[in-house]
Amino acid sequence: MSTNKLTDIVNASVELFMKKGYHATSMQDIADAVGLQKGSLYHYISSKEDLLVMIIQEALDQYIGRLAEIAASDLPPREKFAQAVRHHLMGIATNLGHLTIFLREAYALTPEQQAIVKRETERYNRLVERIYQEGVEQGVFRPLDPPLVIRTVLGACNWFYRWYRPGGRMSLEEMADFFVDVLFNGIVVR
Amino acid sequence: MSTNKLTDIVNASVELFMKKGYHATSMQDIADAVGLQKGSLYHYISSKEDLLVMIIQEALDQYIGRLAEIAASDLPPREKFAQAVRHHLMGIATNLGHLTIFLREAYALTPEQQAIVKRETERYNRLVERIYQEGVEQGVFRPLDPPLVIRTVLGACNWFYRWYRPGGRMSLEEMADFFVDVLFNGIVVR
Amino acid sequence: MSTNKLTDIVNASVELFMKKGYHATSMQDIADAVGLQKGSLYHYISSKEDLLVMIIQEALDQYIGRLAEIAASDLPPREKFAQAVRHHLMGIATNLGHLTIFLREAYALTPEQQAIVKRETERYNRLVERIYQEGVEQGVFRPLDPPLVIRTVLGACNWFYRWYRPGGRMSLEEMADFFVDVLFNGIVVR
Amino acid sequence: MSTNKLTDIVNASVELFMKKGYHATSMQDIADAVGLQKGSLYHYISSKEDLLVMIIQEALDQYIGRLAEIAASDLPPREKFAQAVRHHLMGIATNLGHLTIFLREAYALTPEQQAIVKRETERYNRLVERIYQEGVEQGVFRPLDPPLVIRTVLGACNWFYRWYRPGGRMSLEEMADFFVDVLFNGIVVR
DNA sequence: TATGAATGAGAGTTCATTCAT
DNA sequence: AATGAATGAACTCTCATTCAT
Repeated sequence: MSTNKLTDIVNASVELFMKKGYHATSMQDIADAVGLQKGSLYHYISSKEDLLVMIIQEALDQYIGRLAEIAASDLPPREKFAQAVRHHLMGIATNLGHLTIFLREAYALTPEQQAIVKRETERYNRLVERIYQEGVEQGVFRPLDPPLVIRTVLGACNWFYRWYRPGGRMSLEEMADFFVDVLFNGIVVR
Repeated sequence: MSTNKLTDIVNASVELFMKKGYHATSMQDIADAVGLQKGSLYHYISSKEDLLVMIIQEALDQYIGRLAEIAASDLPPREKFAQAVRHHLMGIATNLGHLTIFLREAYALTPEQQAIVKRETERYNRLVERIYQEGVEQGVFRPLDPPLVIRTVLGACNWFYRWYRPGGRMSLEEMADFFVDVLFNGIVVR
Repeated sequence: MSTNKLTDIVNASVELFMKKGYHATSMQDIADAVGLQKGSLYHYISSKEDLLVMIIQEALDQYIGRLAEIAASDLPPREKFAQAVRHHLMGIATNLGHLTIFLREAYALTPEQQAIVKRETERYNRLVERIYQEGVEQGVFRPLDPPLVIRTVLGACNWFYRWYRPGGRMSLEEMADFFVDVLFNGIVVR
Repeated sequence: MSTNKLTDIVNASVELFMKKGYHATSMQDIADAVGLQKGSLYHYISSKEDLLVMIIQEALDQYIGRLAEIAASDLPPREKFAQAVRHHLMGIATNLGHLTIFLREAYALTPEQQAIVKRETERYNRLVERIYQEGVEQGVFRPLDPPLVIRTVLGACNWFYRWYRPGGRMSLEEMADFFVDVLFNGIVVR
């Protein structure tokens, strides 16, 4: 428990939403987890959806911010792209709660909120796409359909939240390297 | 409307669950869509969850059946794997409703039903994994960690349901070929 | 299964009402037990309550009829009363279903039907009361408040349905004799 | 209306269950009686059955407690037994609602709850039986089959709830004395 | 006689949210 | 800041009954 009640509430919600799902989690569950009456939650948040928005916003902010740094760096595109993939996977792994909720529950948002999420997500994709295109221009990446590349690559990465659990036989770094390897070189022998 | 009311109900549910989500769809919504009183639905199904189970089961049955055929064929592994990927994507695309619900809403099932789904899903993965391993044995696929390969490949494919919508600029076949290409050869120039 | 469908339906209802209770038994339960669709039941009965009425009526008819015979006989009052008690207990025991339902579920009837049942029941009580009063007149029974005597005696007897189950260590006759003995002589040593 | 809402709800339920029966009483009826929305009832109880359990438990607690005192007293057995009967009848009369519900609706409980009720009821019977047996040992009661004696006596007493209504021509004490007299001495002249 | 689809009312229950204290 | 009583709408599901076939 931190000194900040709102943080406690959000954290408890992340845990519960991840474990039980957004719809299956009641305000009572959250109140119980945080040691308040459910009515008291409304001193800190304005609605259950507000909580979902906050969690998703937090996930978005963090990843886009960090990716923007990578994109703005002067690394060669190949390294940039590799770092983007690694960063993406690490982000999922180290914030499994937020990211699970973002990737799984966003469609529970109101259309307005979904639009915001979609816009942010597209901004993210565009950043990655630009890195890819830099690589194409420099002749290091094959000249493929960029949106499709991004969807394939990020799809593979996003699925990570469905099966990654800490404490497996492989380290996170090894898995990230694996993804980069497969997405860069494919699975076919040359 | 078909002559079979149950089919109508399932179809209406697929559409509604896909559009609004399982939790956000009420039995009243389904009844309205199909022109019955909500109580009347229970002549055909035993519960709302039953509906979800049927939809997901249908998705599972179809795909595993078809994949088993591919796996049992005497095609060379490279072709088998390519077909598996194509079949997977086509399956998603041509049954977008069922597959969206399967991939997005399965965690709304009871633990018992989730266990069944998990078992079936793992059977599916195992089939694909075996194809990959055949390829490794024959020297056509790189000897990588098999479970991780499968997760990466199927992750990329599964994500398809999140963005594929019929009527885009590319044909389904082109997209399937694209996936096979990228997953086989990666995005890096050689 | 008899050749008479209505009889089958009533019998199945008796069994189900006794085992599960009137409210907890659905028309579907009855239909299942008798091998019909529930809609088909309405060719034989007009409502669920009708069924209850029939069962209770059957119980009433039988017992009142038989008791009237006893009352009209020229046995001495003491023997008449003893026979009435025996007959009452035997009646409960050999028609446990009907009697259980009568004694337990009659209050589920509509006020109109309840009134009928009440009238019949009072007729029954009056018959027993008259036997008692004959005995008082002849000096064989103590001159106590007749309605209270009847309520005490029949209360003790009615309770029989709550605990009697066939196949116990004592025979029905022994139990009937026991009741007569206790109600005639009390439990105190003289 | 008391200051305790739960008490109000229970009292209203007792009245309604007694008058209309447990199954025929809806949560809406209770809510109306107590001036709440039906959903609001669930702040105080967890289910309709919970209400029934509470009512029945209350009946059980009270009577067993009081009987245990009588049984533990150093009165002579004859007086103990008489008091037990009186106490039983008074208990029914002064808590007609609770006792009616207990005696009439207990079989609407789940099997688990029924088992508890059965256990408690048997404990009660055992207490009365022991009093009777004391009397037999001291030569004041006839040596009859004890379980049957108890069933006869308590059956007669339990039936009381079916016909006793306050304000009759006889006082409660007179009726209790009557029961004791009849059960002790029988109805036959000596 | 029998079906089985359909009704329509109502059941118990849940839940996010509000608000006086 | 916190309570907890209360709301009110919505929810899934049940069921006795009807009726065209």
